[in-house]
Amino acid sequence: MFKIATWNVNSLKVRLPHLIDWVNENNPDVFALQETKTQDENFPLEAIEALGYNVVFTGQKTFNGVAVLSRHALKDPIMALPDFDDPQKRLLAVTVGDVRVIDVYIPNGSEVGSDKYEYKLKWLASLHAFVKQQLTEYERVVILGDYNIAPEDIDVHDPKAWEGSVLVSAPERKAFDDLLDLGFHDAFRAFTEEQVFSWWDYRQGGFARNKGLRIDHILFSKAMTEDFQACYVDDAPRKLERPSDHTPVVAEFDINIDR
DNA sequence: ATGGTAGGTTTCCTA
Repeated sequence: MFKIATWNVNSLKVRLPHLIDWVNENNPDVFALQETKTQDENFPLEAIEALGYNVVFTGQKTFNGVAVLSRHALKDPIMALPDFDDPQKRLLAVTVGDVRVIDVYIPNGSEVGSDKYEYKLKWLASLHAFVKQQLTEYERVVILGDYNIAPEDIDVHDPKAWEGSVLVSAPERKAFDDLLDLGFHDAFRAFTEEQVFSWWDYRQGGFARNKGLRIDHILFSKAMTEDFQACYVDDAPRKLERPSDHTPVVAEFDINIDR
């Protein structure tokens, strides 16, 4: 079994105790993190290695930052989109066994029509080109992380209130669909038609009222279709004291990684 | 109804 998970931790420093507990309980083969908000020199390398994981990371001060933990060897890391000059640390691609893992922290976009929204759409276009290129080198590809896109209305607690706004707007959803059209499945939707969220606003009791969105996703390439077993959201970490606003999403595959 | 909460190192910015 090959278990791969993603979690926007919203500060690795603050969430490290939750992360350690979750890893010990769930034992993922690969764990992709976003919003580490940690400069590389401050990365808690010893704590992660003590859990029995290899890790690659690319971070910056205050914002963004991604990391991939793996029980297996990590090969051929790429720390940024190759054709997009971006000071923001939002992408990490690495190979585990014969699976190419692409950890993404897709820009939030702030507000439809804003500069940040334009940046988000350009970033997504660059991601599309990168993934297309990676598919020429790797058959098994997983793209996982915080997409900041709710793909369909079922992924939104109140679609009418959210209609047209950032995270659900048509251009963002088209960019998501364009990724699928390269030959990917949305693991959660391949597994269930349930309405389940992966993020709840800290404000106004978003989690308690289940006013959330499904914006954290695991996409797998068609070459992995026969291997796919399950996908689920684990909301247990969202119930803890001082939680991240996101909670882990997990996918399981019938794949053996040699080392 | 443009609020609210959280994290960073800030006196606001981002989400």
